[in-house]
Amino acid sequence: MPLKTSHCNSCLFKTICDRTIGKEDFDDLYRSTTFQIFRKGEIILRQHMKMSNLVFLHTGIVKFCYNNYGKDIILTIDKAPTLLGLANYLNNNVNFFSIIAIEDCEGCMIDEDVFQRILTNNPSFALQALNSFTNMFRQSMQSFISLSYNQVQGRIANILVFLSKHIYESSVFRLPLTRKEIAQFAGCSTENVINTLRKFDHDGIIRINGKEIEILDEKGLQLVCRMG
Amino acid sequence: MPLKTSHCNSCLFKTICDRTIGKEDFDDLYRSTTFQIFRKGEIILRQHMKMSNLVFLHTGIVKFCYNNYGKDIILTIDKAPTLLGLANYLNNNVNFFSIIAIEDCEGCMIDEDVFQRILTNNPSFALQALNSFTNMFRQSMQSFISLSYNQVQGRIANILVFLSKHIYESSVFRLPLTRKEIAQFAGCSTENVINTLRKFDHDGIIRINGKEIEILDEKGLQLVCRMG
DNA sequence: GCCAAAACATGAAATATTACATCTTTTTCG
DNA sequence: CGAAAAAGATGTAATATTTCATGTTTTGGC
Repeated sequence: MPLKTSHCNSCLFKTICDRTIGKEDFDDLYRSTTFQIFRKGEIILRQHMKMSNLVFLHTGIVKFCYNNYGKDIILTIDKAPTLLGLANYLNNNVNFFSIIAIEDCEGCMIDEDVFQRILTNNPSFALQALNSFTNMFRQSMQSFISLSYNQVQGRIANILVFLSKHIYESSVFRLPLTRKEIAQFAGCSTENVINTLRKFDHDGIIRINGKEIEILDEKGLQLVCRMG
Repeated sequence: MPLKTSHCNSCLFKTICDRTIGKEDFDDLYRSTTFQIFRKGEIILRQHMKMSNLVFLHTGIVKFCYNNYGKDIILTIDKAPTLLGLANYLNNNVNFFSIIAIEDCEGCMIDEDVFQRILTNNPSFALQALNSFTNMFRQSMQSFISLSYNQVQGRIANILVFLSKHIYESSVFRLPLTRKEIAQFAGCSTENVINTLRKFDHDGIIRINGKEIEILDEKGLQLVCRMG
């Protein structure tokens, strides 16, 4: 609870809201939120569960998981700051998928009723929420296309580019996923991930050392995305 | 133009609108629309083009196409009655993908500005539009998962189930797609589609004669969707 | 009705991918 | 710290998929 106070003064969510909703509405929203820490591996939203919360993620990285007849699939990765649960909210609060912390995260639980009230009273806030949803949709679309119509090499190359550009914004980063999780993301076997990553290393496109990854030849990697 | 008048009295779009927007708003919308016939193969919305129209489709079946570095991909199939262009509208009017008639279609072009005005003035209409968008998102998600994490057999089985359930609502129908188009939908080679369909026929799951398809063993087909 | 183009069909060879078996390294936890 | 579990690595055999070559059938103008 003391954390909440210290955070909220500089809270990005507040900053965003300030531009689109009034002080009164924000205070309403504010009173309904509770600060929460999620440890690595913890489930923030669980697939098929009915939720009455959205979560504004302040720090951390999460994975969107879908369990398909017992098989786990990773749909996408997202990082703070971001609003989680919008797609679920639009789906009668029944969660499409699970959202799981892949590193320690901090977030604020937002009451769904309050959120709904503000949404219907503030066209510009609604529009912004819609925009955020559209962006997620477009991102999903891109993954979708990469995953469905490329070979494994192209899919893994796409995942590396995605992590580099959208999550870490750097050509050097520490893989947040295990090889098995990359396989669940790329829709292939774990061995295939290992072999493909090693091939990229041998070809001089990336340098890999355990979980440390450096993209050496971005143009080459982009080419694999398209052709692979 | 005479067609417009005769249609509009019993227009489904009007019926939907009547429940959520007032007569004045609808008349506004009505004055801005133009009736249009699209022949088989015609492009209704073109990828990357900036559009200032939405299209309410009265009759016909369309495919959502995405051109990825010169390769054509089918994202999904939709049929009348439906509102086309919502995702594009939310994307600053830049079309995500092309929408192409796969049989003769009739539709009404809706002016984007008028649509926008009504959207911002009518929370319930906006909510309904949002809902429609969410449904499309969910549908895409399902395709996405099927395509990415199943083998070819499962993907083709999924497409057959999709056409049977959502497009024709019957276990007997005439394939609206060529084998090549099914391949573009399933993300595999044309030959693979042909062989897989024939295998399903030999296994007694479907009966196929050119473009005529009958699903004989729905449970079996569903099993292939999950396992294949 | 005829011709050309497209669609459909088929089999074989080349390639991609998975599954399995086994081993090494790293991480986790009492 | 040390044992157990998980993750990572590697090679091979089995399977799935594509590509190519070729032939047949259907479709769409003129």
